[in-house]
Amino acid sequence: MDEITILQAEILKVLASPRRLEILHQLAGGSMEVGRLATGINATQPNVSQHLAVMRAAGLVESERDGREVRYRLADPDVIRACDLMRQVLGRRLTRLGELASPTQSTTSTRRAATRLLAPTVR
Amino acid sequence: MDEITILQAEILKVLASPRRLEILHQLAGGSMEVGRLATGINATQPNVSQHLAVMRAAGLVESERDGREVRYRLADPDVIRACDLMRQVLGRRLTRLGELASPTQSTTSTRRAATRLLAPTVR
DNA sequence: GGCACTCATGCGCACATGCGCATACGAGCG
DNA sequence: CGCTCGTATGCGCATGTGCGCATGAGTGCC
Repeated sequence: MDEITILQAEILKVLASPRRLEILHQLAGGSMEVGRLATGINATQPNVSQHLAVMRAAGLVESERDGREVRYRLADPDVIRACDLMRQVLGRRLTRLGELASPTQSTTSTRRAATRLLAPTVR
Repeated sequence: MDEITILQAEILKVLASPRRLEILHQLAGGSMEVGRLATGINATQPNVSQHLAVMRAAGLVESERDGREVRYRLADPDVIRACDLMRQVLGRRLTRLGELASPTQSTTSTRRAATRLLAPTVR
Protein backbone atom coordinates (compact mmCIF):
# COMPACT_ATOMS: atom_id res chain seq x y z
CA MET A 1 0.00 0.00 0.00
CA ASP A 2 1.16 3.51 -0.77
CA GLU A 3 2.87 5.46 1.98
CA ILE A 4 1.11 8.66 1.12
CA THR A 5 -2.24 6.91 1.25
CA ILE A 6 -1.65 5.72 4.80
CA LEU A 7 -0.43 9.14 5.88
CA GLN A 8 -3.37 10.82 4.21
CA ALA A 9 -5.83 8.48 5.94
CA GLU A 10 -4.19 9.31 9.26
CA ILE A 11 -4.56 13.02 8.68
CA LEU A 12 -8.14 12.63 7.50
CA LYS A 13 -8.94 10.56 10.55
CA VAL A 14 -7.76 13.40 12.74
CA LEU A 15 -9.81 15.89 10.73
CA ALA A 16 -12.95 13.72 10.76
CA SER A 17 -14.40 15.17 13.95
CA PRO A 18 -16.85 18.04 14.26
CA ARG A 19 -15.18 19.23 17.45
CA ARG A 20 -11.74 19.28 15.91
CA LEU A 21 -13.03 21.04 12.81
CA GLU A 22 -14.58 23.67 15.04
CA ILE A 23 -11.30 24.12 16.86
CA LEU A 24 -9.40 24.47 13.59
CA HIS A 25 -12.01 26.91 12.35
CA GLN A 26 -11.48 29.05 15.42
CA LEU A 27 -7.71 28.85 15.05
CA ALA A 28 -8.06 30.02 11.47
CA GLY A 29 -8.88 33.42 12.95
CA GLY A 30 -5.61 33.52 14.84
CA SER A 31 -3.82 31.80 17.70
CA MET A 32 -5.82 31.17 20.85
CA GLU A 33 -5.50 29.61 24.34
CA VAL A 34 -7.13 26.36 25.38
CA GLY A 35 -9.67 27.94 27.69
CA ARG A 36 -11.09 30.32 25.12
CA LEU A 37 -11.16 27.52 22.56
CA ALA A 38 -13.15 25.39 24.99
CA THR A 39 -15.73 28.03 25.87
CA GLY A 40 -15.92 29.06 22.22
CA ILE A 41 -17.20 25.68 21.14
CA ASN A 42 -19.03 24.96 24.40
CA ALA A 43 -16.91 21.97 25.37
CA THR A 44 -15.02 20.96 28.49
CA GLN A 45 -11.39 21.95 28.84
CA PRO A 46 -9.95 18.40 29.10
CA ASN A 47 -11.85 17.44 25.99
CA VAL A 48 -10.40 20.31 23.96
CA SER A 49 -6.97 19.61 25.37
CA GLN A 50 -7.15 16.02 24.20
CA HIS A 51 -8.25 17.05 20.74
CA LEU A 52 -5.44 19.55 20.56
CA ALA A 53 -2.93 16.89 21.58
CA VAL A 54 -4.14 14.64 18.79
CA MET A 55 -3.95 17.42 16.23
CA ARG A 56 -0.52 18.45 17.44
CA ALA A 57 0.72 14.88 17.07
CA ALA A 58 -0.60 14.97 13.50
CA GLY A 59 1.26 18.22 12.84
CA LEU A 60 -1.92 20.20 12.26
CA VAL A 61 -1.42 22.66 15.10
CA GLU A 62 1.51 23.98 17.12
CA SER A 63 1.61 25.03 20.75
CA GLU A 64 3.54 27.68 22.61
CA ARG A 65 3.53 28.66 26.25
CA ASP A 66 2.56 32.22 27.11
CA GLY A 67 2.67 32.66 30.86
CA ARG A 68 0.44 30.02 32.34
CA GLU A 69 -1.60 29.82 29.21
CA VAL A 70 -0.76 27.79 26.12
CA ARG A 71 -1.47 29.34 22.77
CA TYR A 72 -2.28 27.11 19.83
CA ARG A 73 -2.04 28.04 16.18
CA LEU A 74 -2.43 26.35 12.81
CA ALA A 75 0.76 24.65 11.70
CA ASP A 76 0.12 23.75 8.09
CA PRO A 77 -1.91 26.31 6.14
CA ASP A 78 -1.91 24.09 3.06
CA VAL A 79 -3.75 21.19 4.63
CA ILE A 80 -6.22 23.55 6.22
CA ARG A 81 -6.75 25.18 2.84
CA ALA A 82 -7.57 21.83 1.28
CA CYS A 83 -9.93 21.29 4.17
CA ASP A 84 -11.61 24.63 3.57
CA LEU A 85 -11.88 23.93 -0.13
CA MET A 86 -13.87 20.83 0.67
CA ARG A 87 -15.96 22.92 3.02
CA GLN A 88 -16.84 25.32 0.22
CA VAL A 89 -17.79 22.47 -2.07
CA LEU A 90 -20.05 20.99 0.57
CA GLY A 91 -21.52 24.40 1.24
CA ARG A 92 -22.50 24.73 -2.40
CA ARG A 93 -24.01 21.26 -2.35
CA LEU A 94 -26.02 22.21 0.71
CA THR A 95 -27.41 25.41 -0.75
CA ARG A 96 -28.27 23.62 -4.00
CA LEU A 97 -30.18 20.99 -2.10
CA GLY A 98 -31.82 23.67 0.00
CA GLU A 99 -33.10 25.38 -3.13
CA LEU A 100 -34.31 22.09 -4.53
CA ALA A 101 -36.14 21.21 -1.32
CA SER A 102 -37.98 24.54 -1.03
CA PRO A 103 -37.86 26.71 -4.17
CA THR A 104 -40.45 29.19 -2.81
CA GLN A 105 -39.26 29.82 0.74
CA SER A 106 -35.53 30.11 0.81
CA THR A 107 -32.97 28.97 3.36
CA THR A 108 -35.23 26.86 5.55
CA SER A 109 -33.61 23.99 7.39
CA THR A 110 -30.79 22.79 5.26
CA ARG A 111 -30.32 20.27 8.05
CA ARG A 112 -32.70 17.79 6.46
CA ALA A 113 -31.00 18.43 3.16
CA ALA A 114 -27.66 17.59 4.69
CA THR A 115 -28.76 14.24 6.01
CA ARG A 116 -30.47 13.53 2.73
CA LEU A 117 -27.25 14.44 1.00
CA LEU A 118 -25.51 11.72 2.91
CA ALA A 119 -27.96 9.08 1.72
CA PRO A 120 -29.22 10.23 -1.66
CA THR A 121 -30.15 6.79 -2.93
CA VAL A 122 -32.31 4.90 -0.49
CA ARG A 123 -33.50 2.31 -3.02
CA MET B 1 -22.80 23.65 15.82
CA ASP B 2 -22.56 24.46 12.16
CA GLU B 3 -24.38 22.21 9.73
CA ILE B 4 -21.57 22.26 7.23
CA THR B 5 -19.10 21.27 9.92
CA ILE B 6 -21.06 18.16 10.79
CA LEU B 7 -21.50 17.23 7.16
CA GLN B 8 -17.83 17.82 6.49
CA ALA B 9 -16.82 15.63 9.42
CA GLU B 10 -19.09 12.92 8.08
CA ILE B 11 -17.46 13.04 4.66
CA LEU B 12 -13.99 13.13 6.16
CA LYS B 13 -14.83 10.15 8.31
CA VAL B 14 -15.70 8.21 5.20
CA LEU B 15 -12.50 9.32 3.52
CA ALA B 16 -10.32 8.51 6.54
CA SER B 17 -9.54 4.94 5.55
CA PRO B 18 -6.55 3.69 3.57
CA ARG B 19 -8.69 1.07 1.86
CA ARG B 20 -11.31 3.54 0.78
CA LEU B 21 -8.67 5.97 -0.42
CA GLU B 22 -7.15 3.19 -2.51
CA ILE B 23 -10.53 2.39 -3.98
CA LEU B 24 -11.15 6.03 -4.83
CA HIS B 25 -7.68 6.28 -6.31
CA GLN B 26 -8.44 3.35 -8.58
CA LEU B 27 -11.79 4.83 -9.55
CA ALA B 28 -10.05 8.05 -10.47
CA GLY B 29 -8.73 6.16 -13.49
CA GLY B 30 -12.23 5.29 -14.64
CA SER B 31 -15.21 3.22 -13.61
CA MET B 32 -14.54 -0.33 -12.46
CA GLU B 33 -16.34 -3.44 -11.18
CA VAL B 34 -16.18 -4.67 -7.60
CA GLY B 35 -14.11 -7.75 -8.35
CA ARG B 36 -11.33 -5.88 -10.11
CA LEU B 37 -11.33 -3.26 -7.38
CA ALA B 38 -10.92 -6.00 -4.78
CA THR B 39 -8.06 -7.78 -6.52
CA GLY B 40 -6.48 -4.45 -7.38
CA ILE B 41 -6.00 -3.54 -3.72
CA ASN B 42 -5.57 -7.15 -2.56
CA ALA B 43 -8.67 -7.21 -0.38
CA THR B 44 -11.64 -9.55 -0.07
CA GLN B 45 -14.71 -8.87 -2.14
CA PRO B 46 -17.15 -8.44 0.80
CA ASN B 47 -14.80 -5.95 2.36
CA VAL B 48 -14.62 -3.83 -0.78
CA SER B 49 -18.36 -4.11 -1.20
CA GLN B 50 -18.93 -2.77 2.28
CA HIS B 51 -16.58 0.14 1.73
CA LEU B 52 -18.31 0.94 -1.54
CA ALA B 53 -21.68 0.90 0.20
CA VAL B 54 -20.44 3.38 2.77
CA MET B 55 -18.99 5.68 0.12
CA ARG B 56 -22.14 5.45 -1.95
CA ALA B 57 -24.22 6.44 1.07
CA ALA B 58 -21.93 9.44 1.46
CA GLY B 59 -22.44 10.38 -2.18
CA LEU B 60 -18.79 9.85 -3.07
CA VAL B 61 -19.36 7.10 -5.62
CA GLU B 62 -22.21 5.93 -7.83
CA SER B 63 -23.07 2.42 -8.93
CA GLU B 64 -24.56 1.03 -12.10
CA ARG B 65 -25.35 -2.54 -13.13
CA ASP B 66 -23.66 -3.90 -16.22
CA GLY B 67 -24.75 -7.49 -16.75
CA ARG B 68 -24.00 -9.36 -13.59
CA GLU B 69 -21.27 -6.95 -12.69
CA VAL B 70 -21.71 -3.63 -10.93
CA ARG B 71 -19.61 -0.75 -12.12
CA TYR B 72 -18.66 2.00 -9.68
CA ARG B 73 -17.49 5.48 -10.56
CA LEU B 74 -16.63 8.71 -8.77
CA ALA B 75 -19.70 10.82 -8.12
CA ASP B 76 -18.32 14.15 -6.98
CA PRO B 77 -15.13 15.23 -8.74
CA ASP B 78 -14.86 18.34 -6.57
CA VAL B 79 -14.55 16.51 -3.26
CA ILE B 80 -12.08 14.08 -4.79
CA ARG B 81 -10.10 17.04 -6.11
CA ALA B 82 -9.88 18.54 -2.63
CA CYS B 83 -8.79 15.12 -1.45
CA ASP B 84 -6.09 14.94 -4.11
CA LEU B 85 -4.92 18.43 -3.30
CA MET B 86 -4.29 17.31 0.26
CA ARG B 87 -2.51 14.30 -1.15
CA GLN B 88 -0.15 16.51 -3.11
CA VAL B 89 0.58 18.63 -0.07
CA LEU B 90 1.39 15.55 1.99
CA GLY B 91 3.50 14.21 -0.83
CA ARG B 92 5.60 17.36 -0.80
CA ARG B 93 5.94 17.12 2.97
CA LEU B 94 7.08 13.52 2.61
CA THR B 95 9.72 14.24 0.01
CA ARG B 96 10.98 17.18 2.03
CA LEU B 97 11.35 14.99 5.08
CA GLY B 98 12.92 12.27 2.97
CA GLU B 99 15.56 14.69 1.75
CA LEU B 100 16.19 15.89 5.27
CA ALA B 101 16.54 12.33 6.55
CA SER B 102 19.00 11.18 3.91
CA PRO B 103 20.52 13.89 1.74
CA THR B 104 23.11 11.54 0.18
CA GLN B 105 21.10 8.48 -0.75
CA SER B 106 17.78 9.49 -2.23
CA THR B 107 14.31 8.00 -1.85
CA THR B 108 15.06 5.43 0.84
CA SER B 109 12.14 4.44 3.00
CA THR B 110 10.03 7.50 3.39
CA ARG B 111 7.96 5.27 5.64
CA ARG B 112 9.88 6.25 8.74
CA ALA B 113 9.63 9.83 7.64
CA ALA B 114 5.86 9.48 7.42
CA THR B 115 5.47 8.21 10.92
CA ARG B 116 7.86 10.83 12.14
CA LEU B 117 5.80 13.41 10.34
CA LEU B 118 2.83 12.37 12.41
CA ALA B 119 4.70 13.01 15.64
CA PRO B 120 7.26 15.68 14.83
CA THR B 121 7.57 16.97 18.38
CA VAL B 122 8.36 14.17 20.80
CA ARG B 123 9.56 16.52 23.51
C1' DG C 1 -35.29 -24.98 -13.96
C1' DG C 2 -30.56 -25.74 -12.54
C1' DC C 3 -26.05 -23.92 -12.36
C1' DA C 4 -22.15 -20.70 -12.19
C1' DC C 5 -20.79 -16.20 -11.35
C1' DT C 6 -20.79 -11.49 -9.24
C1' DC C 7 -22.08 -8.75 -5.69
C1' DA C 8 -24.53 -7.57 -1.19
C1' DT C 9 -25.66 -8.55 3.58
C1' DG C 10 -25.67 -10.36 8.33
C1' DC C 11 -23.00 -11.89 12.26
C1' DG C 12 -19.49 -11.98 15.70
C1' DC C 13 -15.22 -10.49 17.43
C1' DA C 14 -11.24 -7.58 18.34
C1' DC C 15 -10.02 -3.05 18.50
C1' DA C 16 -10.04 1.96 18.56
C1' DT C 17 -12.33 6.34 19.84
C1' DG C 18 -14.78 10.02 22.36
C1' DC C 19 -16.48 11.57 26.44
C1' DG C 20 -16.95 12.85 31.52
C1' DC C 21 -14.68 12.83 35.59
C1' DA C 22 -11.09 13.21 38.87
C1' DT C 23 -6.54 14.51 39.34
C1' DA C 24 -1.67 15.60 38.40
C1' DC C 25 1.63 19.05 36.44
C1' DG C 26 3.42 23.88 35.80
C1' DA C 27 3.59 28.65 36.10
C1' DG C 28 2.70 33.07 38.30
C1' DC C 29 1.66 35.62 42.67
C1' DG C 30 1.12 36.84 47.44
C1' DC D 1 6.51 28.24 50.29
C1' DG D 2 1.37 27.80 49.70
C1' DC D 3 -2.29 29.20 46.77
C1' DT D 4 -4.73 29.74 42.48
C1' DC D 5 -5.28 29.50 37.75
C1' DG D 6 -4.63 27.19 33.28
C1' DT D 7 -3.52 23.07 31.14
C1' DA D 8 -2.41 18.10 30.61
C1' DT D 9 -3.12 13.24 31.77
C1' DG D 10 -5.10 8.85 33.41
C1' DC D 11 -9.19 6.01 33.94
C1' DG D 12 -13.51 3.71 32.93
C1' DC D 13 -17.38 3.24 30.14
C1' DA D 14 -20.29 3.36 26.19
C1' DT D 15 -20.16 3.39 21.39
C1' DG D 16 -18.47 2.80 16.72
C1' DT D 17 -15.55 0.56 13.17
C1' DG D 18 -13.11 -2.82 10.32
C1' DC D 19 -12.42 -7.35 9.25
C1' DG D 20 -13.21 -12.42 8.17
C1' DC D 21 -16.52 -15.60 7.36
C1' DA D 22 -20.69 -17.68 5.82
C1' DT D 23 -24.66 -16.88 3.32
C1' DG D 24 -28.33 -14.54 0.69
C1' DA D 25 -29.77 -12.05 -3.63
C1' DG D 26 -29.63 -10.96 -8.50
C1' DT D 27 -28.15 -12.12 -13.25
C1' DG D 28 -26.86 -14.72 -17.34
C1' DC D 29 -26.12 -19.22 -19.59
C1' DC D 30 -27.01 -23.98 -20.75
